[in-house]
Amino acid sequence: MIQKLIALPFEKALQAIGVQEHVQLNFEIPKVSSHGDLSVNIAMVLAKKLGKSPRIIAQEILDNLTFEPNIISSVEIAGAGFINLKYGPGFYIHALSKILLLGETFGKSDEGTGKKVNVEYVSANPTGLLHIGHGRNTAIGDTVANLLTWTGHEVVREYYFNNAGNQMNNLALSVYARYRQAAGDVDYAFPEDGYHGSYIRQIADELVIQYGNSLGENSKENLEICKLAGEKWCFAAIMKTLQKMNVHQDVFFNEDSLYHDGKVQRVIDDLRAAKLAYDQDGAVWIALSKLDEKLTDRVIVKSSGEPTYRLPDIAYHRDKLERGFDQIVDIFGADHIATIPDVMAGVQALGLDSSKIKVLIYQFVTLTENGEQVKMSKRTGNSYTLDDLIDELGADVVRFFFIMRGVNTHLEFDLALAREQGDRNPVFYLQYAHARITSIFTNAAENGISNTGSVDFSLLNHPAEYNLIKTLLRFPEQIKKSAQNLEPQILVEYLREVASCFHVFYHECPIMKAENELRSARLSLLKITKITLRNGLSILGVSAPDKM
RNA sequence: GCGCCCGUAGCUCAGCUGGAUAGAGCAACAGCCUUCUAAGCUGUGGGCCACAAGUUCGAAUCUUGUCGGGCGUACCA
Repeated sequence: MIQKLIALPFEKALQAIGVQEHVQLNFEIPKVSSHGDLSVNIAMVLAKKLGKSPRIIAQEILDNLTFEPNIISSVEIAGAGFINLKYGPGFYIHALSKILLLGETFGKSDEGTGKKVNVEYVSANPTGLLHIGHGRNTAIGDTVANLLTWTGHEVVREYYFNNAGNQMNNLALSVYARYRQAAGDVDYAFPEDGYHGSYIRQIADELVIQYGNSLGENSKENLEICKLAGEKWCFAAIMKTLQKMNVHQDVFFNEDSLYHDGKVQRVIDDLRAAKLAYDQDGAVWIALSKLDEKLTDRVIVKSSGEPTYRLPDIAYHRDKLERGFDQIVDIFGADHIATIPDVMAGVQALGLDSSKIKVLIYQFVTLTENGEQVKMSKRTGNSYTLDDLIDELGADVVRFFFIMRGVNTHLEFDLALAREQGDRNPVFYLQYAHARITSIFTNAAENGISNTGSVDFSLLNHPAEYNLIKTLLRFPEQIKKSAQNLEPQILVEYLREVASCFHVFYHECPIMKAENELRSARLSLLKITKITLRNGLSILGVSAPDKM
């Protein structure tokens, strides 16, 4: 809209003053409303190129700039050479009418139409329950997937299921030890770095019920039984937690399939063929230093014959790329930072375009309560699980808290604050706005008032109304920004602003008591606000309650 | 040692693809319900944007260095 109505006249004016090449027009919304509704810094950008002062250039542009007065009511030069515009009533009428037509689709864009994107998140090993860190991963991943969907991408939500490798053996040994103990061998030694959580005992108890004492030896077969039982139990528990969090993924990709399908072997073969893998000390190495001098060679198959994590990771990313995605997004915790360049280089070495892979790193979560840190020890098994958190706080609060800070900053999750059902809790601020609006519509319906007829938006000229309208108009652009930066928090901050503008409007402008025409216009504005909040909250995966 | 992230109000954090007077929530204090949900609104106080140089018309934002905190740095994942 800005494009059609405002950018075009600018481009014409630039041509008129002899600027031939294309220059990027940056429209921004000034922080201070006295600087207008829209500000352009083009004169400053051109100052050096044209060898004139910004204010003179601005004046020249202005002399060649014509707008329909109904759309732009005033144009001014200010400060060092900013060109400030003010919207006219026609602009608002045009924009608001359009949003009403869009309704449930307001905010959607076609940026990503035709692009297939894979978003991989959660991807917790099936060796235990989801903890707080997984919670942040999950909330970020699901919201990013929603954002990409809203910007037109075709999104596949994927869970990489690490059911191979060392940690699974560890799980098997842990379950087996608890099984022996439960089956009567009370002093059976528990592996030193085994999984200490109480859930392991549950799995073992179920094995006792099923097999009695018959799993005697820690033979390969018996450990396999323990492993499968553990995997199955953990997967079921994880799925239950994800459901509670309203997360539903499309693809569960099993790591072990990479071995069964020969995809891991194919990576080794291809790397060898390209002279990028070699044998040394009984292990197979990948020659990363040949790909990038900043990297060092790494082992991909240990001398024991077991692959290291890098190898299946490379095979997995190759598989994703070969499935034809235009973009691949991985959501990883900060502890994975070091491995990313290796995997990227490996993918590149296989002749694939690793720039399609975007890795979103989130920093760690600290759980606090009244300023004191709550310990989350995995070893002792006394960790605060994600499940506990959802049961205590509800999915809305949990999801919101995990995305309300920038992905790249350490997140302090304040349990005491999250527990509050009152005005200190930031989730309710947004939801309350939605509930208040619904309540007004209920009230209107009870009084037989509907606003189905034609609406005269030009009646809305209270400052609180202007602020709300201007904020609402930014919704699609904010979703795009949030999606492009893979940063849910941008949308969170924006919605908070919408809610804030609404609450002020609600306070300043009576709706039901206004005269018919004005009431009708205000009800329509409320409708748009409600649509925006509801659409925005749905992207965050947070409910928009009608009553609170 | 090396790599990545962070350092902004008392606390938790926005702003960081350079722009005009650095913002919000909470906490503190003072107001607003005979009126559509007070889970709301209004006002006050609170800052060497960690520190130091550099880049330019202009720096919280970009570059370099220093200090402080976090996470990594395996034939663990």
